This record gives sequence, structure tokens and C-alpha cells, in this order.
Amino acid sequence: MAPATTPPAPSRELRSDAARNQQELTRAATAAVHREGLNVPMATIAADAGVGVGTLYRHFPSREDLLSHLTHKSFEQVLANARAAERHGSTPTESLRLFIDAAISQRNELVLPLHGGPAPTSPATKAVRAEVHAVVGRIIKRGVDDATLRPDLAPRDIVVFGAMLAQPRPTDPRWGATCRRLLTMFLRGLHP
Amino acid sequence: MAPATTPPAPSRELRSDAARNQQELTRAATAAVHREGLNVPMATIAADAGVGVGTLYRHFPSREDLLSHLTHKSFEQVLANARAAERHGSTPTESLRLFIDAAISQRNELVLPLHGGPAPTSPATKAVRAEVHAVVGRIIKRGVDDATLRPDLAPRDIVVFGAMLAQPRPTDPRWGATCRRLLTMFLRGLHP
DNA sequence: CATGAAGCGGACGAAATCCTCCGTTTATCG
DNA sequence: CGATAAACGGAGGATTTCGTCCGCTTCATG
Repeated sequence: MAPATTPPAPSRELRSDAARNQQELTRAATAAVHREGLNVPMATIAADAGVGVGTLYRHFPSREDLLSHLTHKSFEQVLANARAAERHGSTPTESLRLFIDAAISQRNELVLPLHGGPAPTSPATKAVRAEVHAVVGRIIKRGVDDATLRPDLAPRDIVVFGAMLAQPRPTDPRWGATCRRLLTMFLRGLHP
Repeated sequence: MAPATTPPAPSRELRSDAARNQQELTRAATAAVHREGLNVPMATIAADAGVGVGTLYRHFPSREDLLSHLTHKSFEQVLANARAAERHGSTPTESLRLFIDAAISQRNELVLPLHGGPAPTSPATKAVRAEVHAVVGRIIKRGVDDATLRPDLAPRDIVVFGAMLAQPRPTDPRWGATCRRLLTMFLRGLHP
């Protein structure tokens, strides 16, 4: 199996220390963005990852490259969530709950482009997003077919709602619980 | 009737040009925040308002003062929405719809502290927020009493959901419509 | 209209941030 | 082990942004 996704430059094999640093950088960047917001200084990210700024810029030539990489990885995670939900949900409604619940649980590791945030996402990222919509569309179709979901439900409704709930709220410990309440109420409104 | 709320310094009467500038500054600041995001430069706001930066800093001693003023005004608007909804809704559910729908319509004039945005809100702002919760609580109570709303519904659920839908999304023209779809589905899930 | 207090404007010094550049270090391979 | 290409680190120049300062302008009042 080929390596999942060599993020910025799949030109040739990365040296082992470089690979480690790249991984450490994305981890640190995600944490820093959730801790200090979208405009966290590059120097902070580099320091958190234990490398110099030079190394950061070697891996991600600009700030925007870094952020759109984080977004791309997030979409890949969301796609994995959608596929798992499609497979594991006992009913279509339950699949939708699993899908959105996963996003809520992972909100500290996701960087999603809501509220005009990171970027208009690259073509590759758009492809992943389209695939997410496709999977969610299949789940919905099952629900419409067995009459447990309203026929006018669109993938976009689910994806947008999930993205909204997955937005981070650093200052409130009850946030996770509140999100799940909203999710439950929302799902109840989806039946015909 | 006393002047609604003299924002930063209710010390004494403002000179007419100063009052006009202050109003123009909040208007320009709101627009600029929605156009360029929370970190729009102070100089841009001043220029949009047609004044110098000195004037901006005279009215709002720091960036944070300006932003928390915008948040405060937004909460006052939301409170007005809540009262109007309580008065005009033919049923409790309809009141909730009016309340949230207003926030969606006004999203370009509202600066609400979601996703850790503007600020932890001042004491005065917290008081307004508490009043919003009180009004929404009354609406809910009417609905619970006549069995059109679930008894476990909390004001917080409504306010948080409304705030989420009121977040601006500059890049998508369909956003308003999508929000109203989500609102409709959500409200359907609120019945016992 | 005269006068003084309140308000205005924008140049400016300090601070923060971006990203580059290049001498030094390290992994890898024969 | 030794050579070499790849990767690293962080000082520093350029730029952006903040918030201040103070001489000039305008409103309000008698």
C-alpha cells in the first residue's frame, strides 16, 4: 500500500528526521490553532514542535500552505468518519448520529473552514469534501427508502450542521454536552 | 426616555460631532469585521468611518474595547429580538422561530462571541445575556405548559443554536437558505 | 462673535510577525 | 568510516499593526 498522503511534496522519500518533524509540526500546529486561534504566530508553532522556524518554512512554504494542509487532513478524517458511520450504524439515523458525534469528539483535532476561516480549500481538498457528500448522500438515501428520513434532506444539511457543532469553544467545559443535546434534537426533526 | 445606552463613557454629554463619529465608527467596525475578519486593522476601520485613528482611539481606548462594544450592542439587539418574538409569536414554537430567524437575518450586523472570538464579555454584557435567557425561558415554559415543547428543553439550547446559525459565512450565497432549513428541522425535533 | 473646552487627525516609535538566507548539523549509503 | 546531499536553526531585514502624542479645528455657550 502506498503511503496515505505525503502532504506538501511527494517528490521523493523524506529523510527520517524530516518525516518526524513534519508530523510533529502538523500536530503542534493543530494544537496551537485550537489554543490561540487561527492567527497564532508561526514561531509559536515551530517552538511547540521543537524545531526552528526555518524547518517549519521548509515543510510549509507559507502560512497558508500550513493551514490548508491542516484543513485537508481534517477533511480526510471527516471522510473516514463518514465511511465508518455508514458501515457501523444500525439504521440510517444512527449512522448520521455516529458521523456527527465523531466530529464533535474530534473537534480539538479538526481545523474546518467555517466562518470564513482557513481558506477556500485546494482542489484536492474539494475532492475529499465531495466524497464526504457522496457517502452521506448514500446514508440519506437508505433512510429515505425505508421512510425513516424526510425525502428533502440533503447531504449539505448534515455536513454543515456537523461542521457547526465541530467548531471549537475553548472557554466552555459544557460545550460537548450541549452539542450532543442539539444533535439529538436535530435528529428528531429529520423523520418524515 | 433616557438615551438607550451611552456605550463607552456615559460620563457627560457628547458633542454632536463626537456622537456622530462614534455611531459611524461602530457601523464601520461591524462592516469591517464581517468583511475582513476579527483581526481587521484599526486603521481600516477608522478610514471606513471617515475619521483618523486618533479619533477611533479616543472613543475606544483599545482594540478589545471596540470589539466588546460591538458584542454588547449585538447582545442588546438579540434581547430586542427575543422580546419581539415573545410578543409576536402565535405559538411558543413560532416565537422560537421568529427569535432565531431574526438572528439569521441580522448576521451581518451581529458580532457574537462564538468560537472563542471577540471576548469573554463584560459584566454589563453578561447581564444582557442573562436577560435573553430569561425571556427565552419564558417562551419555553409556555410551550412546555401547553405540551408543544419537550420539558427538557433549556434556554441555552436555543441561544447556542441561534448563535451558531448567526455566524457569518462570507463566501456562500446559499448560507441564509441553508440556515433556515436547519432551523426548520431543529424546531421539528423540539416537540414532545 | 469670541472664547475655551472638547474633539480631531495622522505622523511616529515600539512591538509583533513574516519569511529568507546561509553556515552548521545529521542521516544515509557505499 | 567518510563523503555528500538533505535538513536544520535562528539571526535579521522588511513589513504590518498598535496605540500615543500634540498642534490644529470645531462645537457650544454667553
